[in-house]
Amino acid sequence: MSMDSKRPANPLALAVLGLLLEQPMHPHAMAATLRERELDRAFKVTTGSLYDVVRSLERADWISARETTQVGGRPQRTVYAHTAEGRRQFVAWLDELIRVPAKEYPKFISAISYLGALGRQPARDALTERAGHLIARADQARAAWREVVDAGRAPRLFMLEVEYALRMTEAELAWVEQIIADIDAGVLAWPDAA
Amino acid sequence: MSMDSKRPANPLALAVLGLLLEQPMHPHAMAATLRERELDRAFKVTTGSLYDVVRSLERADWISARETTQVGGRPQRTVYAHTAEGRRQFVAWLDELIRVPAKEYPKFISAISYLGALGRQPARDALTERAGHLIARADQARAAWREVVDAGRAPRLFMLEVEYALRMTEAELAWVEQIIADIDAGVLAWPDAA
DNA sequence: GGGTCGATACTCGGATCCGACCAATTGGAT
DNA sequence: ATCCAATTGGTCGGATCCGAGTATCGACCC
Repeated sequence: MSMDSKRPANPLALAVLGLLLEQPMHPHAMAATLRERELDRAFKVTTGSLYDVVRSLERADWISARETTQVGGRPQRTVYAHTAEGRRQFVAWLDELIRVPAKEYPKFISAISYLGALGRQPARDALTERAGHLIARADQARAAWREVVDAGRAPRLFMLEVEYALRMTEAELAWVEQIIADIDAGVLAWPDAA
Repeated sequence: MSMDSKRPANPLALAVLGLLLEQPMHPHAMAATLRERELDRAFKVTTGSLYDVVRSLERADWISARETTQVGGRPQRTVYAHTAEGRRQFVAWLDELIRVPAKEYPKFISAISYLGALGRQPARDALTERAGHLIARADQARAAWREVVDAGRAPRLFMLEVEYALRMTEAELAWVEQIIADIDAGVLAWPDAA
């Protein structure tokens, strides 16, 4: 009975399950809701993928189509709801995502791996520009935080992802600035006369 | 002449270009080399994807097939080399990857977004286990660093990606531990009687 | 009363991804 | 000699991803 079809690759499926736990919804409404709550900062919500993900969740019986209404001559909308299995899987998935850190491949890491190929000065320039972007990003996160949590518009629990992203941005910034400093101090040896 | 075909989506293509800049190579050798240098920590190197990526780079004329030898009755191997355009694009890509931080969607962020759905105690448990994994991961990174840099087997420049990953892991660990502490201190309000 | 703009709602096809499989060869143990 | 395991080198097909397109409706505007 456990219907243990494989977990969807796309985390967007997690968001879909989360939304349907609150109430039945049709795909377009999911996208709209995610964007309203600014959860599109945490999930890459693309129309095409959304419909694929919903279809695949239905195949797995984690969600099921409820009704398909039509307003005027517009495309009909199909409303989905979670199933009991879907609710179980949502919690299990969430739990595992938190428990065990996934191996990730951020693009910056791949770039760093070849930093030497860029030459000392160009590398310094590029890193400096990055630092600027990171500062801006951190400022935005702090502002968003203040507007929501400090202003009491929502409890901190619902801004944890912003908090986490902020800490990570700060850490990256610190590292980038350290590398720039080391380049300047001549502490970071570069190959040949690059 | 600039042949400005779109940049491959897969960062593995960057690694391929980087390798071919050193010397011509056939795909299997690329995979082997990347693994020897432990660059498979930075790039997700999957056989299937590798051959796709190589084909797509060839279509774009960033690399070109050199010769296709055959030893005995084994599958013939096709050796590729970079083109002038490939070299240009490699540097430009690298530069941009460093200059402008990409929007990324780590799985942990999506999980955090629904942490509230997990209940206070289960969340605490899961986070605690994660902290353990992160500590182990950080220890490994530190050990790898020592074995290579401190032992003088390679200059620091070639271990920057390990250094960066370590700093990020440490930052994540600090945050996770903070959240656990806040849960324990009752500072992090949870919805209803969860 | 035609025009454009922005929601609403979804489809489609081409590109990409990648695990699983195939097939020959070498290198030791048995 | 023989057989198994590992290495070499690569193909294939099914799943997934997602940008671009389609088509309707309501509002507002001169």
